[in-house]
Amino acid sequence: MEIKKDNTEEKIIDAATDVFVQKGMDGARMQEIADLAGINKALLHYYFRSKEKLFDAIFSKLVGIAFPRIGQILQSDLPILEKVETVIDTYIDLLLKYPFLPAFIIKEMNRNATPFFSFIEKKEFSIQPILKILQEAMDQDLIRKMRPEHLVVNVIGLCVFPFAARPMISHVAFPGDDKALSQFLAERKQEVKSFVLKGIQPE
Amino acid sequence: MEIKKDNTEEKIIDAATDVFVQKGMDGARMQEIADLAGINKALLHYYFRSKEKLFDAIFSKLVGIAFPRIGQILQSDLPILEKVETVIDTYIDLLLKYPFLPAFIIKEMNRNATPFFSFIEKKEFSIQPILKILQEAMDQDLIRKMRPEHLVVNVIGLCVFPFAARPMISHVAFPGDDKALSQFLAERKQEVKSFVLKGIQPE
DNA sequence: GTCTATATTAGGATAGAC
DNA sequence: GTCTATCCTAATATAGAC
Repeated sequence: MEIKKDNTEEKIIDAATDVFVQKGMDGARMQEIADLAGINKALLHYYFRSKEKLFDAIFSKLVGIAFPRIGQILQSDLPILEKVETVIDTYIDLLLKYPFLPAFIIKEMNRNATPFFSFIEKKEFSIQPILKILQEAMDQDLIRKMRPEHLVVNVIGLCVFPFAARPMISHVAFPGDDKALSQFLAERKQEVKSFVLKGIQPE
Repeated sequence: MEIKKDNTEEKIIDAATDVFVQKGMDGARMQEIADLAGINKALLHYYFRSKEKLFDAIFSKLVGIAFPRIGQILQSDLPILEKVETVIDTYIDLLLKYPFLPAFIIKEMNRNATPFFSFIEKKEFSIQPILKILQEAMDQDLIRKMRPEHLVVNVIGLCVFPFAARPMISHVAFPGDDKALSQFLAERKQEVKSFVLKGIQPE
């Protein structure tokens, strides 16, 4: 029974999160994490036996953030169009808070998909209920008939892509103007909602 | 004046492309590239002085593929909606041919944006003509009025995202069924066109 | 729990023979 | 141009004192 929560572990986790998110598993250095945490390498290995174990801890934490329980919004009793809008608002708010998450997740899932999959399985994350809700809305002609998987991919892609490709967008469209870029990303909430609502309007 | 084109360099480039695309700069190993090319490490350094120089060669080649001269399509005399459709068809065809390109480009531009930027500048790639054409179509009420940057991001995101997030889509929606996944990605051409055309329909 | 010092291996790069 | 052998540094990991 511990009264005083040791916070060295927290410092490590914070530092490791920063470094892994920015550099990825392959590019990250234990030395850099130790420096950022204000400790030395040996202590890192005392808390987490290896770089891989440390990475796994950070990774599963971040996947947990990146895949929130969207199902809860979808299972509310809002009309379908409002559900869609709420999902977009909620998810882009999340991305504005963690703008580096998309590039990190894309990088790591393409490097080594196994831990990613095992996490998804552990969380019992399933796309079936989402597809079912969309299909029902299509059957009732509330939204345009299409393969529901495409709609899911469209919505996530519209939300996520600008964050993943942020350096390119920054350089091509807003060179040297960080404020304009932030503004643009914030506008995505409204923009994606309009675009999707038009895109799913029944014929 | 060389009559017989030496093909060791080609073998190196092919091998390096494979390895870099799959593992990224940080994860790639010179040994693995040498093995795949059927030579040894020393010869790699004979042709390209360093890993970084080899990577730069591969990277700029791949960026060249990933950013084709879309401007030519946009400057044709097709009606605007057909231009948009042609861009989507052309780009998704490209992605079907190089499905690993999106994850690679996203990874590397988030790791070290400098070479990416310098390439873009060298190619005099500019988004301005694209924005102008879209803006004119909006002024003429041929497409819905919106910030043209958002439209560009929407279209690219809809095309690119499913390829970048391919491992996730594969696992969540088509586990163990590579054929269904390929089919799904091929369907994107039609799907993105329908979705975008609806999304840009004037009010 | 935290440190210094060190072991160990991996990986990029070079020397030099052929 | 291509190889074998080797160098050298960087990076993960451990030993052991405090």
